Amino acid sequence: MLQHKQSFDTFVNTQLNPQQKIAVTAKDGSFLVIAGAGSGKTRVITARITNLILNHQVQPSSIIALTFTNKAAQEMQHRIAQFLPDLRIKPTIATFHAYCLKLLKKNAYLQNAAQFSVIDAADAQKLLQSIIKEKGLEKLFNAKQLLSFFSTFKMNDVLKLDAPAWNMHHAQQFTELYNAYEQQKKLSNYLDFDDLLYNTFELFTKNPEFATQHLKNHRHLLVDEYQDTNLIQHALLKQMTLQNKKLTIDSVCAVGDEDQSIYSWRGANVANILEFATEFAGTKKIKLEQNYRSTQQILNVANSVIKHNVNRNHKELWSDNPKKHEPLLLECLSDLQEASLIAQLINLCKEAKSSIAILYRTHYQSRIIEEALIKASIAYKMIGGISFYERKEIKDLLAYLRLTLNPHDRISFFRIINCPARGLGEKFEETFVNLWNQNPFSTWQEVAKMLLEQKQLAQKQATSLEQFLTFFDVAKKEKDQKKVCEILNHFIKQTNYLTYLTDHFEKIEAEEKRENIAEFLRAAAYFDENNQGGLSQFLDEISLMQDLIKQDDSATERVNMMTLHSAKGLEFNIVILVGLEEGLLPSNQSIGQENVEEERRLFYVGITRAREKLLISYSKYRNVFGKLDEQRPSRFLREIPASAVLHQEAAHWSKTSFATFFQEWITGEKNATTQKISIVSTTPETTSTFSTNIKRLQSVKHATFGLGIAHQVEQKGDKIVVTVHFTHHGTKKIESSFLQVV
DNA sequence: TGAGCTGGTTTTTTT
DNA sequence: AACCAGCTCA
Ligand SMILES: Nc1ncnc2c1ncn2[C@@H]1O[C@H](COP(=O)(O)OP(=O)(O)OP(=O)(O)O)[C@@H](O)[C@H]1O
Repeated sequence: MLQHKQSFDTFVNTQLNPQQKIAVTAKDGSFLVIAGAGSGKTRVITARITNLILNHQVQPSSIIALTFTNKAAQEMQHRIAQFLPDLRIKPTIATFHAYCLKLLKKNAYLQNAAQFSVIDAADAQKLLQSIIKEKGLEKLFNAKQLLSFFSTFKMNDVLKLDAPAWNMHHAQQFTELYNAYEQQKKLSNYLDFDDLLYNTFELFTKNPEFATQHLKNHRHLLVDEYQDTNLIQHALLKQMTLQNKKLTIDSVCAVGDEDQSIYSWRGANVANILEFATEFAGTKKIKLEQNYRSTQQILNVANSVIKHNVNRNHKELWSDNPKKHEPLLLECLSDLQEASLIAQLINLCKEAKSSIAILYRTHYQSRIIEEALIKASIAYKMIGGISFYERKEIKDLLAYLRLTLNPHDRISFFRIINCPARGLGEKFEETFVNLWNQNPFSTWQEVAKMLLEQKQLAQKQATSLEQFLTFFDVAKKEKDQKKVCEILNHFIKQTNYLTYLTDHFEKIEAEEKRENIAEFLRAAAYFDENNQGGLSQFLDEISLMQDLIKQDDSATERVNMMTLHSAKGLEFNIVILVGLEEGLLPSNQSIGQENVEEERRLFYVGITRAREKLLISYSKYRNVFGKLDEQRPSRFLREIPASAVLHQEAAHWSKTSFATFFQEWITGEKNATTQKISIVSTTPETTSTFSTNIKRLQSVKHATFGLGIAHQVEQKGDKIVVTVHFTHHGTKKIESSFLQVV
């Protein structure tokens, strides 16, 4: 500890600027750090936590740091572990949601809701969709949109804000659906993501004694990325720290940057950060100006873009970083070329793979890049997208587990009653729902027995249902003593789940699913070895988890792939921003909603993730919904002065020429080992173009079909057939002699 | 009931 | 291209 203290004190004295030092070393009071990207806000938070522990003897357990995304929480834990590697009791570093989940679980008795589970977005959508359908309103409402309306509606309701104008056409049906959705969640004992925050808020409001008792242990609170808190989170923070406008804890410290506010669509409110100082009287405001992350050239690009936002306070990032490297703006012919160029660039990089990130606006863009990386044998790590616990096979098995513990869980019940198929389909479901609705507080077993007693089921169905019941008889009896992995195995065997996979999915897909299940079993076994709490603890622990924690994860160096949203708060030596095109960034929807400023902030966040090298790319053509569309470069690119980037067109390059070019860009030197590289990078695949000069991804012209891109060149007999994606005429196979290279 | 077919739709972003 | 809701047929 002492050794850590000494090195930390040196750190404070040499690695923090005077402003940061104030925010780090002051013990009590309220602090607000407003500063641009890469100016050391997160460093303030992590150093502040460490300083409280090492120099003020604060109990780590009384420190709470809240973040917005899981990734940000992980990053912060990681940074603190660097200062305090062998801290036994760790400060709480969690997302708002995780913090609330833990609080509610721990104090479930106060809510007379013992075993609630968290419903994820997909299930919530499914549930709402089924309600909409039941009421015959599918023409009027879209479940996904409606859920986000519900979210706003509930926020106004709970916080008793002025009701927004619900000038929607079908207000009555809206309310009806809302109530039905809330009721269904209640019956099944589910909370959705928003509920985690609301229920905590209401628990604090309605039970002040509990609040006081619980909050007594919180002495220091820190919030990262405050610009992205929504009203309920803001309200929660105030509950946790203020009473009669006076601080009830020792310190509160919020950091943020209005230019990085990118979550307005989920209710984030920049006003929260602007009002912080008024709400917390005596707040010490700290401004950080210098950027320590990026080269000045990268910051120039960032500054030139963000200054086009009208709604902001002027701020200019600067750095005295002596390193220099010119950002590259790359125009590609197609999304395919973009992906393969990136893969090849990465292969030329000497850098550790984990210090490279590929960032995109939407998840679906990752797919084509992923394929290119696989082809180039580059290890990668994808963050977000469909997580492990969102996979069908895992959710199915989880439903079996949940149903053992919570016999009121309708969502799980209907998920698995006919999966694997056992002849209890739609009709059966309907009968079952009706009976259940007549006896809403019965367990599914009670309803099932009632149904069997009515003797109206076909013999086959009755047998099926009886069998289904027995799966759970066995499981339930010993659920607490039994190991999770045994219960899991029990269900897999009883339901013949593996056979179901083989029968109902393509070979490769079934194999993948089986592997996931094996992985899941391993995770369960690992849990059993390290915990006593059995199934209920297991389910609680994974309720907000996204991915399995794999041991070999840090062993191999991997390129990072993630959306711009999940990249917030992170940094990488090399950042590759792809798809800078109208409709992608800014997204089509944002253009329609006139919310382009948020997209610009998103771009700004992306640019400012880079420490040394920045590559921005866009394509002229892109596959959208299965057909090739012409794309226009993003409007944001026009905001970057020509002198700030090296603008390079790659459309007509041959593979060897960009190897040379990339090598020069990476090293920052002209005519590096040009020759050697071109030999290395000439792969047989590209040279095998038979006797035509048409290559993959080359643009070609046809007399009647016009312009297009060659996607495949094959020899058929003595002819060469080229698969061309035409700009206006779809995909066609054309003999090469009818095509002209352009 | 469940498999297979058809035709319409799809893609923001996270907890 | 991939997915789903809705339909038909065994
Ligand atoms: N005073 C300092 N001296 C040198 N390096 C610093 C200093 N403060 C921060 N850094 C470094 O600068 C980089 C950016 O810091 P940090 O991640 O804390 O910034 P941030 O303000 O949280 O950025 P963002 O808002 O973009 O997430 C980090 O690599 C950090 O280690």
